[in-house]
Amino acid sequence: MPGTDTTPWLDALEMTAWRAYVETYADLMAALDADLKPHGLCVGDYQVLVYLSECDDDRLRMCDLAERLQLSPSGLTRRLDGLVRAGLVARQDADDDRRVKMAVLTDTGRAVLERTAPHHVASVRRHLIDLLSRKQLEAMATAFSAVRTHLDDMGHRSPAREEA
Amino acid sequence: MPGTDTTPWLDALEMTAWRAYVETYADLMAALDADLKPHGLCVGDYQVLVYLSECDDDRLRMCDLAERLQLSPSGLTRRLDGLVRAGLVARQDADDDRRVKMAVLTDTGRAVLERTAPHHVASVRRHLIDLLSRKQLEAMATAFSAVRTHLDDMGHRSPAREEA
DNA sequence: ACGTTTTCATTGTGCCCGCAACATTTGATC
DNA sequence: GATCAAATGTTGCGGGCACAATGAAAACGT
Repeated sequence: MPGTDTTPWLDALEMTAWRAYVETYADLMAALDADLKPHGLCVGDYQVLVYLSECDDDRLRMCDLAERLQLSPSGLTRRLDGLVRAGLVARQDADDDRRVKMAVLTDTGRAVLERTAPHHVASVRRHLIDLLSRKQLEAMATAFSAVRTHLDDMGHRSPAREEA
Repeated sequence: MPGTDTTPWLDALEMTAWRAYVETYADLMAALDADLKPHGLCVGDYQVLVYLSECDDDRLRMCDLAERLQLSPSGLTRRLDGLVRAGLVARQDADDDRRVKMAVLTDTGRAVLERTAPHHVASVRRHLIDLLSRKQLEAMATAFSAVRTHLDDMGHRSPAREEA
């Protein structure tokens, strides 16, 4: 075994933190999903609408959107299928590059998002944010940012998108 | 809208913490999965082995195991199928209740787990634990424990298993 | 101008998971 | 003891996702 000379086991605190983190995620997402269902959306759909709405012109290239959603190209295609069927998102051909398809937020999509957002934010607050102290939020922010940076550096995922 | 009188938006810190948390999870699991693949396991498989090995007699009722894994009954059935085919887990009939099937860790399964565990722990350290300060670990532990308690109380998931 | 390589999106295939339906067994009630 | 309700595990079905292969179009080199 190369490099694994000493592999210190997780102590009590480390184990507690790790387990609580892992075992909580699925339930938390399930809770958010449940709160979102009555509005006809799931968390994945909501995220699509959010990322689109954050763009200047409410549109994004498929590949860029896929990267932000941490989704494979095929995954995004299928996910958009549903949203397009529902009329919340439309596919458009790009002006300059005919390979590219743009995902565009429709008026209906924007309306649905604006109507749904407050409830979703309330949901996130209720199930997570409002349960945490300011210190804990700071710790989470810096901690997961560090993890994100580490994973990006490893090349495990998005190769640090730069638009030079 | 009942109850949603004031829905304060997420401020900068809250938003950063929330996004970093959500956007990191998938990548982190992907990294752990990648480190586990060479050993012929995925994170889900590993967790099954861990939970079984933590029992006194290396066996667990299907329904109990499903609850700990946060998996539906059918999901557990399918997941065990793979492990049984690989010879790491065996199905047994329970002695007292003929409805119940037990998932039992085989000798091979225990051997594989003991051989794999150090690498997995090292992986978790490398991608998460060792990137965090002691303070951050404490914050994570208490934070996610609080979330877990909240979700359990909501009845959104496991109804606070008590064995009275 | 032509061909090669790269990029982008879609489709086919397979895996994993949950929900609903089902069969089996158990326990409760009369 | 017979019957009905609850619990347990499996199977059919559909949905979501990734990987590989495909087709289309652009970028690049000669």
